[in-house]
Amino acid sequence: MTEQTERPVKKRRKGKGKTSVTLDDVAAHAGVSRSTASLVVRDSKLIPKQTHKRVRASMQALGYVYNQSAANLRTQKTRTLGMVIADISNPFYAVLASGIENECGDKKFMTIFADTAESVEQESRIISRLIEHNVAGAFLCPSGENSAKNLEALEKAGIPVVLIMRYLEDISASYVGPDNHLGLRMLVDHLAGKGHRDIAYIGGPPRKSSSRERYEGFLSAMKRNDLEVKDSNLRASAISRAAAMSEALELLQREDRPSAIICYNDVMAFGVMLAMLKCGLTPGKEVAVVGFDNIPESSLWTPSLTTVSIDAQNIGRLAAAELLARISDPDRQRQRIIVQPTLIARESS
Amino acid sequence: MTEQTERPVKKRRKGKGKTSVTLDDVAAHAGVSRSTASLVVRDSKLIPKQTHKRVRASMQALGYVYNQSAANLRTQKTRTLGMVIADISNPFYAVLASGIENECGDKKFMTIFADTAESVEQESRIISRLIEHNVAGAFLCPSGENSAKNLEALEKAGIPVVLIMRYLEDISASYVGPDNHLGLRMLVDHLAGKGHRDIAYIGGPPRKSSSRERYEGFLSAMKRNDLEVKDSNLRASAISRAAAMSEALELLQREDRPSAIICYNDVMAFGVMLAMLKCGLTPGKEVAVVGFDNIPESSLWTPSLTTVSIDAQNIGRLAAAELLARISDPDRQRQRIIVQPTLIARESS
DNA sequence: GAAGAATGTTAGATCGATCTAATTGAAATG
DNA sequence: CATTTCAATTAGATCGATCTAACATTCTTC
Repeated sequence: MTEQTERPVKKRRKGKGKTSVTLDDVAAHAGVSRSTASLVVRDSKLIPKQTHKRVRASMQALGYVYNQSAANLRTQKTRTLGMVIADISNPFYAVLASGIENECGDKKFMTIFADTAESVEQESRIISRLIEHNVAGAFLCPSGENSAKNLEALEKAGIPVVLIMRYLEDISASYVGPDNHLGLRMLVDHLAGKGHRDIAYIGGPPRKSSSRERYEGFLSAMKRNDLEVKDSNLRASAISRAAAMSEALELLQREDRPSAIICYNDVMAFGVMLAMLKCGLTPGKEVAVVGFDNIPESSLWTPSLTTVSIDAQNIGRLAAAELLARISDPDRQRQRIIVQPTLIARESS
Repeated sequence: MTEQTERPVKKRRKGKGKTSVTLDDVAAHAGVSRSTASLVVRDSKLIPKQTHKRVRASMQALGYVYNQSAANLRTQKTRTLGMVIADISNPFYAVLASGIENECGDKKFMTIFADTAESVEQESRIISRLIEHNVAGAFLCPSGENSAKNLEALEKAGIPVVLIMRYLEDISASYVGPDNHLGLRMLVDHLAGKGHRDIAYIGGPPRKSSSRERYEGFLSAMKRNDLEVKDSNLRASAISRAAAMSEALELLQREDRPSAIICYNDVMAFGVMLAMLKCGLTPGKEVAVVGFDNIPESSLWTPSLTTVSIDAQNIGRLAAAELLARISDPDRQRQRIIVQPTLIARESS
């Protein structure tokens, strides 16, 4: 049998000439094996810098582009994270995302954002897709209670998850969120310090963990300050200016109207302020109003709104750090990271 | 040589039992070939529904998870888009992103977001990474002039690009953005209609395409209305409240102060309003102020701000539609899609 | 009933990087 | 000098889906 020196001429694709340069091509050009070239792209210390330089030069010369897809298949890993958010258009999440980017960006991780539009089915569809994409980890801002199932799917697929802002009971994921309890204590203490004794609370929808925590925080802070909580001063409302406004109107039109109103968040506080204007009251004068979140508008209103600030950027950074840690050490204990809020005292109180 | 009936027993990985179920497993379970199973996952019409159902059942039974990475390698394609933004924390981009999600979400495309933090080097690093990831297409909100190079890299890699908001000359990418020219005409017409004759313009940084367009729009609209443009009434400023405020102070303290001021955008208009308050003037009374963008705050200020609204959500949707079209038809002509702004007349004018 | 079309299915090669285990040659050791 | 150790390199298998080209069957059609 004659050795036909059959060189398996690298098949150039199609007519287009649009072949991608592979590690094989680089290796041939540099006079090394593909294995060596592979070690070079990954900056392995097994390769002496002599060889390293030569191979890098070949890459440059040929216009080599690393093929992530191939690497992903082989290693059964990706350097991609998933971020599942209820509503991207909410500026809070935008800032959160920037915190995450900030922490992950340089670490060669890319982030896939997906919007569930507050729907659990949508969320589950997105999560299956993230699993198919084999993301290295995921941030999750749960849509509702039953997203527990979705979360399980992720964990079962071996994908570490960090919950943000909304906590889910009985779930073994990490969590990063604000200390709602403390936030409310700050507000109550602040108002009590200003001499307010008759404080009302307009809370958010009770199904959310943050609603519950803030509500409980309010009650316990009132108790600490030896202040009475009248049942008539406790209200729940949807998270919208309009809803809060109608709640506030009822409170304000009473004979014994409260001297201060704490709201679940800033948006609702704006509703309350509008209600006051309607009643001919000046927020911060006859009745104090305070909110929660410190969204950008809160400094712009007249009067400006006293509120509690939770640093979304910071939460994003912490969540990212935690997720990256879990990724590099899968056996790492799940953390529950609580971020301290800060009181921003302004004119409305 | 005895045939050892060596069945290459499917290698179950590691001790963990954490093997992934592959199409081979599904095929074996359903009693078909891998090829058939593959056609089934992709809902090919070549497969009769009888077989389809059986294979699907096997997938269900085995807990099969589609491996995107493998498909990506084989097909040399991904169903991933890249979105490169200068600053995610800007709420405008958040809304834009939600528009994009809205349009792409159901089409099985996922979007990778990346923040360039307004840096061109960062941008170029991100773009190489997107190319390595082999994204099917990309949205790009250019950081500056020299991002032209980055854009070329994408186009050279055969990745269709849609520019958003900021246009780059001499570049063959699609573009979606507002009609800045028309927007300014609307503002000028509006003010002229109210009887203003002495109108000042505080523009943005001249390097940006939108700055130039709005500036030119202003000039041409003034001409159309037969209004004189005083040089002293033309100013440029950085995009910040403070910068615009100091520009406005100079304008307002003049003997012949203008009766109306048009600002490059809303943020700067707020600065101008603050300057007026400082001078003891009421915006909308002695002097009118108008902005551009219609950011959420503009309805909240007192007085509320007259402005021109560009629908970010809509721009996102259009950009996504255009990108998807380019992806499915690479030879499609590049579009330049200009979105009509709308005038929002409020109290400040 | 033979030729052709249509339908359903499949074997085997393939995408491009990574990993394992092995090989080489040189240096170090006894 | 024989043996071990080490650094540098590499051949070949592998990840899991997709694609090409073919193979069986069954169904038409004249």
